Amino acid sequence: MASSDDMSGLKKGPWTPEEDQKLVEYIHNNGHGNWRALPKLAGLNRCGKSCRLRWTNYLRPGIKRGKFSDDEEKLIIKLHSFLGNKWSAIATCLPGRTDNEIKNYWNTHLRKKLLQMGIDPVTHRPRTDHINLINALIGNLPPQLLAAVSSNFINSTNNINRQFDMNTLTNFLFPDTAQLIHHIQLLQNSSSLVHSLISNAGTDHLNQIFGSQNLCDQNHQLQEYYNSALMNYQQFLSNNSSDDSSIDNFVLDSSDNVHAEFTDANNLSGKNGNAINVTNGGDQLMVSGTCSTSLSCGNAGSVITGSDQILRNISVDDVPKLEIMRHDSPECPNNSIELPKENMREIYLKQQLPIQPSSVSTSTFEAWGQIMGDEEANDSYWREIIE
DNA sequence: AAGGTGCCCAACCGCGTGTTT
DNA sequence: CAAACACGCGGTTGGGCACCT
Repeated sequence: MASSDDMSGLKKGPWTPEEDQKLVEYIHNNGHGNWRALPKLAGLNRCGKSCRLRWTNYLRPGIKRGKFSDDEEKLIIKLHSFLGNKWSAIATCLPGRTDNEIKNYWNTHLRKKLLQMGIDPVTHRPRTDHINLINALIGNLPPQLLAAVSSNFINSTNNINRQFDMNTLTNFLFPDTAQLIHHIQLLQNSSSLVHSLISNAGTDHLNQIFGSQNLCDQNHQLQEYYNSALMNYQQFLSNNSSDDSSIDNFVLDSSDNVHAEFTDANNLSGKNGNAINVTNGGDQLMVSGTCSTSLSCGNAGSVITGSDQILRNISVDDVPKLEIMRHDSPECPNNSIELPKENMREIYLKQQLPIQPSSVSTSTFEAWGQIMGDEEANDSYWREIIE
């Protein structure tokens, strides 16, 4: 729909030097007075609004043009943390700068700069969208993968039957190299905040995969991709469940319990008692199960018979090897079943994660003080300036 | 060299608020 | 008090430019 200016044949778009000169001369001689009446009096074929904007944003004396200084930049950021998008209010604290110029500078430079620093440009606090997504992703990682991202685990995988080195994991999760590169590109320029979070979980690979400044924008895409990657991984697990590992299936339920169903490698599937539950009970693991004969658990030789349960003390630093012995098949020498250590660690990792966003949240100016090294960054100092 | 893409920023638009009639 | 008008603000647009392929 045509605007009233179009309808009336008034000029729009960039100003010519001649128009500028007419406007400046008129205002110098007469002041602007009534903006609506000004164009006609000044001999301009523009609407009053356009004249006012041209004058206030470009032609009026004292306009400072060119690159913003570091001090101006810091001031804008800090004022914005108080005032939000009150550009005109912010502009009153920066002599010679217009609200429009500050707004443009914010949207094209400062906003991106804050995002790269891991600061939410709206709240001026450390971004939580990264954390929430990472929590969601890590919280839903399959036990083996979650365990594998722990450097402790990787350093101690020698005795584990089923090993998951990071290259293997990456290939399973991201079988299409091009896709992997694409996602790494999406996820590059990770903020230091994300790096620090990810480093808690382990490896550089994970940094590459999950450390992103663009996670906010790419959440949906990444989640979808992650879901498909998980399906690939689960497919892999199901295709490889017939190896000599005793554990056929692990399921993490909503209450953080690990349910393990197993048969052994010697086709004892005809026997009863091949299901156990390992429950996260604080500093203990509760091992329970139903067994028509008996199971022993760990070096203490505790025995599960019928429907029974035992508790076994464990600690983060000393992840035990949980060993389940079947006693009902003396004819079979390979009746020892070892619950993989990664599943034990997973329970602890699950306890330690997710990292709570509140743990990294500080006051606005505390955060800025840390980031910008500004000792004056406190509320009263800046409120004083604004007032 | 030409077309595509993304960025920057001057200018525009719509709306809310204050002032005048 | 209500309507009309004027102004200012913040969000958005689109033309120009630089860079890339």
